[in-house]
Amino acid sequence: MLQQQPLTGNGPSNGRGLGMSGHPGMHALTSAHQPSQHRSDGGDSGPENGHETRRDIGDILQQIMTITDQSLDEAQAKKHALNCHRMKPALFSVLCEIKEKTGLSMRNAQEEEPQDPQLVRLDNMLLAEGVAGPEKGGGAAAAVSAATSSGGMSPDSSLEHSDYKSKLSQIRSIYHTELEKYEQACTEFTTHVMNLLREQSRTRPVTPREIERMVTIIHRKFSSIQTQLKQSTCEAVMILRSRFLDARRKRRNFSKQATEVLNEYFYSHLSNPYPSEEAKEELAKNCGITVSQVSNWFGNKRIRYKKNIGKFQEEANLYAMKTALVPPRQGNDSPHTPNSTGSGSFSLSGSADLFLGVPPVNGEQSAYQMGVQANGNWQGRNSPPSGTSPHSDHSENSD
DNA sequence: GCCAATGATTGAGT
DNA sequence: ACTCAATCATTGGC
Repeated sequence: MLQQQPLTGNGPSNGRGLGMSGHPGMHALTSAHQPSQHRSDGGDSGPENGHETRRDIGDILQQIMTITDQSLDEAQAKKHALNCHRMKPALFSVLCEIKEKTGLSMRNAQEEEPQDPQLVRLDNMLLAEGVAGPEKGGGAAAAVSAATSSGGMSPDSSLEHSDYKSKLSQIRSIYHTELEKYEQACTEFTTHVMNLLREQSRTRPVTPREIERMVTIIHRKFSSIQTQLKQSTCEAVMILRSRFLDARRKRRNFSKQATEVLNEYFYSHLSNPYPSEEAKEELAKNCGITVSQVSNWFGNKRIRYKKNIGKFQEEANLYAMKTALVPPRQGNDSPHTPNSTGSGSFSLSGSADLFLGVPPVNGEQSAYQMGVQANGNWQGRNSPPSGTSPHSDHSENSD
């Protein structure tokens, strides 16, 4: 017990440190040892035994309270002494008891909360975009394939692709650098807190489970920062994608072959150029474009044809000649008839819509024009596109 | 650089 | 949901 001497000498009577008497919780304990001098031998005999004990505990608490006021060396020495104090186990058990009574346990601590759905979404997106996960750049490839599918076949856009890829990898590297920083900081902080708690567990009851819980809390705090990082990364990727994939900016003309296929269909169904869903799909397949591109094309074509029939006369003739020379297609390789026949087949031969006569004279309404009525509607087109077809598919312009 | 052609988008109408 | 009509934005020929 000799080693206690320097410690007890620093008791409340030495005039420094926090005024323990000011501490409400400490008052009862500290008030027990008014005399500044106390016995250090820890004698536990006689009627003074109770007073002795209280004084010892009071000393320990006093030291704990004043430890922050001391220099590092001083504090270290004191800490060591505290740990060796004979009353420490008693104080420890008291603290355990108090803790038990005050319910400072983790009974009501909610554990295992489900993973944040937003974070899951962000993770999935980053993974899909190739920002998170393995390097290979699957996201870039996916974006590229999406770009090509929406804008038709554009094999010559490797320049833009590489540009996209480099920008994406830039985002990726920034993301990973920042993520690493956060993870490092998180690990450091967690280790620090765990060490502190382990150290403290020598003087106060700290269960491993509580340490674990503290780690969880720290991780949760850090993960909110991480979520922010992921969110802004996602935003950056979205902006990049939208710029890169903006089909309007990166329009590519369809291939000659595709245009030919579409024109063939258009002019061979001039009286009712509204391909059915099936026909659109087939055309899309044949042309290497999407169904909506087929719809766009037909929409544009109808409008532009109607607006300036004269201009398209030559083209119409050309395709009329062409299709007249080609034997009627049968079977699966030709798109189904639009909403016209309902039989599910159509012929590309001139028998259906095409007029194979002499190109009309200026100002005169030609057989080609017959498809378009004066009111601006396609002749016979009086029903919704996906419904049944007008019956007059081939009645008006063949003679 | 100009300009027509052309694919895509948008808003209204059905 | 589909089409029309107007418009935008880009392409490609000159």
